[in-house]
Amino acid sequence: MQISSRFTIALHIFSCIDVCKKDYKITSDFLAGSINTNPVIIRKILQQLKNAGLIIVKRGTGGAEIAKPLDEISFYDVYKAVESLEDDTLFHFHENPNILCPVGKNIHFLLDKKLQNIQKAMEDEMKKYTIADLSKESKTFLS
Amino acid sequence: MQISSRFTIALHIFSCIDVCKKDYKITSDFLAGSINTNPVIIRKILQQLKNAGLIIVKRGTGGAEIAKPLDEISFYDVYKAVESLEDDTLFHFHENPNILCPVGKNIHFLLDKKLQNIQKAMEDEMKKYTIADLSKESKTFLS
DNA sequence: TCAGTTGTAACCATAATGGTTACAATAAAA
DNA sequence: TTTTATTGTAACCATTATGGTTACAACTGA
Repeated sequence: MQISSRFTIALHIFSCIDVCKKDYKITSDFLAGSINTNPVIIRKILQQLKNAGLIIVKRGTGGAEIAKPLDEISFYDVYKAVESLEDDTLFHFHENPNILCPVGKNIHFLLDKKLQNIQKAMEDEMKKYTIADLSKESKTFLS
Repeated sequence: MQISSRFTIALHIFSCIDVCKKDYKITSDFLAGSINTNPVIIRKILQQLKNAGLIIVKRGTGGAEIAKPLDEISFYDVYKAVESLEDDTLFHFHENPNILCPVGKNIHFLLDKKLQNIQKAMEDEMKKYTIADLSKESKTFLS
């Protein structure tokens, strides 16, 4: 199963706010226009980013802004905010291996550390990239 | 979204065959007993592993065996066999960013390489572990 | 022929995703 | 104060994936 598009949408949102904030008020409608989806989808993701302390959303008057310095928001932070995993584990382990079988009894012992390492490798790579990188590259590309 | 339990079930299957093949005929019923699920689930996964050239399944007479030396079957091979991803991409990119928006036009350019690196970090870690590792560790644990 | 097994179709329930409509709550501007 | 724009959220919906189950034809060796 793929990681949901909420992640790339969230990164798109940050990029949009960063690039467009001088010229436009960043509403869910505005973002939905750039991302090409429904404003309610955007609002739900904005809520997740707000709950993670990454975004400030103003009710009534409207408009979203980024809550922290761009280099303090990593892809990992965004991923964690929008993609909630059962027990924080990337791998869904089959529920009840038969403990009467020597393999079933020990399969968790055999696999858990390795699965953790695999998940950690992915998350560590995610921590290498920040919204500041997107901002910088976006600017060099647009100039 | 988590990676499906087919992956840990498949690893469990390899371990089971390796440990139990001297004492038992490895049928889908036998495996289902150790994994604690339905034999049809096992047969479907065995088909995926067979299609990937990792397992030999005998029809009629029954029984599964491992098709290659254990150190030539990595976690990555198993993952690829049972977890099919759209376009082989771990991340589901939102479909149609608005190319009239400068951000929407460039978001793929900004993200694709980074997303690839993240996916690659996970897959490279998966390549570090083989069924042979499970076999070795299983034996030291059982002795 | 018989018994045991695989391969596969046809279902089912549940959950997640992405989308949509609707509307109350809010806050600023007129 | 009223109006306007916007958010927050509930309530749906269609589609898909997962994990499970029953059923049965096809196969193979005894």
